[in-house]
Amino acid sequence: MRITSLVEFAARIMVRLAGLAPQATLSADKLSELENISRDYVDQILHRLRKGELVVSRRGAQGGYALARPASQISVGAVIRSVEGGIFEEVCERYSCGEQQCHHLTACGLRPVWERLGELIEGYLDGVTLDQLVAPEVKVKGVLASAAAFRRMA
Amino acid sequence: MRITSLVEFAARIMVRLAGLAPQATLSADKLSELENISRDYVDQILHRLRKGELVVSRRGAQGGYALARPASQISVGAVIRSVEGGIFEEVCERYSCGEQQCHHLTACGLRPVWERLGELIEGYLDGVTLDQLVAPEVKVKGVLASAAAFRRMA
DNA sequence: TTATACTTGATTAATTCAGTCAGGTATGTT
DNA sequence: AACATACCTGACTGAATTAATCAAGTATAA
Repeated sequence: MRITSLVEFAARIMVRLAGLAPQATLSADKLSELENISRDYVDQILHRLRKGELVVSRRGAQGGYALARPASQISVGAVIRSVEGGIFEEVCERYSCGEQQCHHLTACGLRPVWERLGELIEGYLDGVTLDQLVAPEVKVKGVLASAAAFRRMA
Repeated sequence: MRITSLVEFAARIMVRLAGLAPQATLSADKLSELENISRDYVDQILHRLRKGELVVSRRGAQGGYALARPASQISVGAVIRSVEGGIFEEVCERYSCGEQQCHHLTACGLRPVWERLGELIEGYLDGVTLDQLVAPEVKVKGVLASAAAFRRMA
């Protein structure tokens, strides 16, 4: 299990945008430079974020991107869904045994384990919002430790 | 994020073995048939599980496999580590920015999020043991709901 | 001795991921 | 109006990972 580059880069970009002053925007070029990601890849990621309605753009010279909503209303989970289409894939759909019924139903009790794991992952990521992340690492640890999202899981 | 076939199949095989009577074994051929996995693939998975010291084998005619320890002492997390070498990959190793220091340290607070996510996933999977899974799905849900491993996370 | 079963590493086919490329469209500025 | 800047879009490709298969072997109970 791992975080893909799409997710990692999208998250970095969103945190950058979350750190902007009100009304300010950041151009794709500038984001590319700041995060050391190729301009083309930044474009692709921004495009997905825009389709997911997480960012808005202003065109033309001096244009750029900004968050579509306050950072406190955008979760890391939402960012991942936006760029990947989902967070944790259902196991039963992928490895059905050709039988009509999910193999897990009759053979063993694995399904609840994967289901609960998915809930745990999505629940956590949906509880972490961008405003909690606009700070150096040391501070963020403190914020996360006291955040409601964290307490719900711990 | 998803469960690979290696993990899914290894877990199914381990649950089968966990359901055996004491002293009983199950041959690779039988496992292949029961779980509808090719004999060659079953062999490869069993080989990994054996190297991870999660199963023991008895050779020769009438030979077969059995758990190396009581099912209550083998977690799903251990099974995954055995076949995949790990559970959740460190993000910072993968997407370092060419700089010496992890990009997350200075630029943003993403690292604690991925770190905590990893802990959550591994903590949960290490808490679910095979003996909790030897039952039809309906019963397992009840077991998991009352299990210590589950309560720790919920 | 012989069938059965486990052991091992190499190989390959399929899928997914990561990133690039090419060309287009819109809009602010001068 | 011209132009530079910036966003929009989808197709494409090479690399990496995953999912299995293949091909020989070795050990052991009957």
